[in-house]
Amino acid sequence: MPRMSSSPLTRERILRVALRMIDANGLSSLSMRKLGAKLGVEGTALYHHYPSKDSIIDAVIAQVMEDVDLAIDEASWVRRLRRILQSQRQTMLAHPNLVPAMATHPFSSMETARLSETILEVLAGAGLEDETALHGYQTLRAYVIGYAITETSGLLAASVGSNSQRRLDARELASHGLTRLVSIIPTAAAYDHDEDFTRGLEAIMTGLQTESLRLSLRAVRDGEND
Amino acid sequence: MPRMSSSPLTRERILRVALRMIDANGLSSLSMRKLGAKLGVEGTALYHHYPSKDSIIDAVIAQVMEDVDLAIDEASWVRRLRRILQSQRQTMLAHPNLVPAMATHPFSSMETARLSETILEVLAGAGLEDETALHGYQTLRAYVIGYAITETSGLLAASVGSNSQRRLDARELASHGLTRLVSIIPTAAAYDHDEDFTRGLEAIMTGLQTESLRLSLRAVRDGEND
DNA sequence: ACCTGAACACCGTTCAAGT
DNA sequence: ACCTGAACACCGTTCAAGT
Repeated sequence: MPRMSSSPLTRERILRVALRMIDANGLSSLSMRKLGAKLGVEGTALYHHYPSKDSIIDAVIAQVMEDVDLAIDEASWVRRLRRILQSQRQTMLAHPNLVPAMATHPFSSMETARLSETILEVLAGAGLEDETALHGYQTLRAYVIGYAITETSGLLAASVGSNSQRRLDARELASHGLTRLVSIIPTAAAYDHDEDFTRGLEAIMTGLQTESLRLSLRAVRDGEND
Repeated sequence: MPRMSSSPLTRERILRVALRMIDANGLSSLSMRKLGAKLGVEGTALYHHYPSKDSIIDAVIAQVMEDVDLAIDEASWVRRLRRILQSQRQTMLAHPNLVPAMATHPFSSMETARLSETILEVLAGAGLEDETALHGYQTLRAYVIGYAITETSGLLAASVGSNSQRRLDARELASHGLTRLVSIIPTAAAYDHDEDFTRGLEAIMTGLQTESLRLSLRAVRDGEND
């Protein structure tokens, strides 16, 4: 008698179904027992393929991060970074329920590390010293991750809460005198996040370039005094 | 016979002990039963003061956010924003185990909303239109939250993992050819995050100012053509 | 080698009963 | 009004036993 409707249990199949569950009903809906059930197996059977639930989540994240396009050929480092980080953003937004976990499990796999490596490579290729490159990397990473988090946690849509969390509405805000917040709600509701994200990215990179120029200039001046 | 060692159960006392538990052993160590035990009471007694565990966490976050100093008087809006956001950063870092929850529970209380209101106020006071102000707000917020998340999740300290998560070490990175990451580890280990955060903030605000100037200039030019 | 069944030590939450 | 006790419907994880 063959197995019901399921192929044999493999790591790939486990990750695929786990991701589907997370995408559909949130990270908190993933339990070993339910994941096992969806795979036609007891929850405890999963421990023969992964040592823990956390390791499954890490593996799901690693698999998703493979979707980030790192092989981007652009003339300038600014354009290359912009496209890599846009790809990271799209990858994260494709799985909104996974975003908080992605933000807090930074170096749990080689896939996420490869993304960092590439960004550092681009910055180094632009001629930045170790410390400046690390600074730029950290600034950009904070922005991308922070943007994804605030967007998927529904920061802007203050009164259009689609998430499970209760959210403040315009009346409540107004009754506490938070008038700016109230008046900005329509603007926020009609917001193009893709464009805003890119604008912010440009602002940051402009700032980084300016800062880099200041450092170079200072170095040249100090050289003159020697 | 008086109660053992405990004053009567109040919302304040519940929040105080809950925060202590989170600070000491992480958010995941907080359970209704354990929190009740620390308060000298059954876990179920807490439901007479808060409707759910989530509402307790929201209330803890709201209480912590009150530590952010919003009453800052500075001449320029850039300086004012810098000090407000530095205060937000310090407040978040004072409770590292709460940072992910703070990042994902954005508008769960008036306290967090008041911070947003103040930032929008400063940006509006600087003469920015609604849309530009919202853009600046979103950019800055993403940076502050993203920075706090990556820092407390141990992004930079790739090989100095103090957290529970297993982290990639230099040998593993090197064996996968991630040489930039390996070579930057010493720089990252000796990093002054406070200074780096402020530098990134300056870079962003420089970028925002430049962007704002471009917009004004375009508006003036368009006006000439009328 | 891979999976099951039972067990252990937990969870959040509800609700009747006590005081 | 506030708390307890018991119960319900879950958890992650371990491990002997089956095949």
